[in-house]
Amino acid sequence: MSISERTKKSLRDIGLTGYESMAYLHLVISGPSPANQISNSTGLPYSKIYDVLANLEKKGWVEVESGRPKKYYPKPPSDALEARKLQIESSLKKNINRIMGELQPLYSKKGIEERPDISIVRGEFNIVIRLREILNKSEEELMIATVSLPPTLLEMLRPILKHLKSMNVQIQMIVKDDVDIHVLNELSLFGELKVKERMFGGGIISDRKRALLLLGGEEDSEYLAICSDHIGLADLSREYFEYLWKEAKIWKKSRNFSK
Amino acid sequence: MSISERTKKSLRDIGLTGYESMAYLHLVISGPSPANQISNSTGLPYSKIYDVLANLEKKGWVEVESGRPKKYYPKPPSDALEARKLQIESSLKKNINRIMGELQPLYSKKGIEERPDISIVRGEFNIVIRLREILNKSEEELMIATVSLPPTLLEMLRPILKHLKSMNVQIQMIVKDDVDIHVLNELSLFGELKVKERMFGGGIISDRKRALLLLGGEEDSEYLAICSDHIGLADLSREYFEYLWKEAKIWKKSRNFSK
DNA sequence: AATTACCACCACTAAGAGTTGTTAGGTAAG
DNA sequence: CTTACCTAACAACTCTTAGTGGTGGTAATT
Repeated sequence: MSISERTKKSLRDIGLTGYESMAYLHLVISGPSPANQISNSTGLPYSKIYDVLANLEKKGWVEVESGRPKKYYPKPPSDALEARKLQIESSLKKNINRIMGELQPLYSKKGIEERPDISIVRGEFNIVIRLREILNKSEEELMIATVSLPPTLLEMLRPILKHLKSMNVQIQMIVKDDVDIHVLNELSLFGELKVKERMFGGGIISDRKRALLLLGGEEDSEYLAICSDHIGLADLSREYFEYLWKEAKIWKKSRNFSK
Repeated sequence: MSISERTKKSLRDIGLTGYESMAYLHLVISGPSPANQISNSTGLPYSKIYDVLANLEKKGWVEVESGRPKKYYPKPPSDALEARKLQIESSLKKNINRIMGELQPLYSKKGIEERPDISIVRGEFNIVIRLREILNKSEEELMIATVSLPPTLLEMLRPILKHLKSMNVQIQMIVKDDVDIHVLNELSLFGELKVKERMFGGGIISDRKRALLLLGGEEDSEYLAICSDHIGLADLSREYFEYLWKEAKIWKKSRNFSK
């Protein structure tokens, strides 16, 4: 009865040490046990067991039945995880509030010039960050063109688009015509939606000011994006988008039923 | 223009190293700067600057304007923090799902006997964990008696109690009569509420099976709780609670206005 | 030649892994 | 009842490692 490495890794990521996760896993797999049994079947040095288990107790993963020998009970993973989750989230919240409270005023007071130029953003992670930034700053109009919409990305987009729509931001979207029909259905709720056969890369343009153009992603190269607050690039991209828009076909929910 | 230690600590907690937080703070305070300026005014060794700033860029806290010299721009704290928050939360979610997926079935299949005895729980943290566990498991009736209700505790209780009420769990509460009137008002929404003059410690009893008695908290000693799944203790506590209940006075929202 | 950008290495620290030894409760034989 | 002995419980240390702090030097631009 072995546990996958991924899960062990997850336990460590969530705050247990190697020893602690071994001990806890043994308890879950083999049920409540006294210390010596845990030591035998996991190979943990016997003299460490009590330390380890005491820590697990402090962290809220096991319970101890006193007596001699002591007996150790695992808590349900669900309980332990929820407790840990709350703990992490509350400390995260605390830290964020502190930093925001002290730094945001400094930042905005300075009126730091937004670097009005073009930058290359490498790596999926950073691109998504920039994407969010741009979307969140949209106030009037938003143009989106993309070949594909991976589920994870869609999930991230959903709440933002919903919010933008409620703020009356004008949203235009063009996607490739082989995108899943349910996705199209959903997108059409957020604004005008068109589909097009041939599409390369993707991009978004916001408020005639900001633009992000997605380039790479093909072959084995990493994703690349050009990201800009510069009006020049935004204008250019906008023109290209208008062209695409004319070429693309309107997509209506009704197609769902007619064909 | 110095930043409080707490905030620096928070930056570290949230994932920056000492050097990284110094560099970022300088950028926020003094505005966009080239590398040498950062080195001069923070005292970071010049040869580390580029490492540090490159990491900050990877982590999404600054942006680089290429050229020679390179110029570094801080991202708004709000943006950086939100990105970090999402990152933490998503990895947390991923880990929790993995662990739950693999361990919960093992745990429940074993039908691990809930240790039917009494255990001493020490420390506020662990007590709150147990409290949550018991509350969440309540299905029929819940009795709560307590001297005081710190705001943090109330905040944690609120959603649970709301949920329990919606599940038609019978809730009875007794609190000391000097508790804030707004708190009382709120509590009365969740179930029957009584107040009493003299109260010591506190406790909750759930479904005639589980009980948690809060003992310490006085003087300089740490909080202590007796926690039990044992029916014996639950019965006993229940009897005591019934007695308190008789002694206590019904609290009605109307008192709000009459006096 | 003088900055700017960067690389490679060492030192220190702290947390975890692993070892040894000590104390306390319990048990069996004298 | 005492003594001898065993194991449970735990304390105190060394060792290892990864991450950060810190110092030098080298390649590239200007």
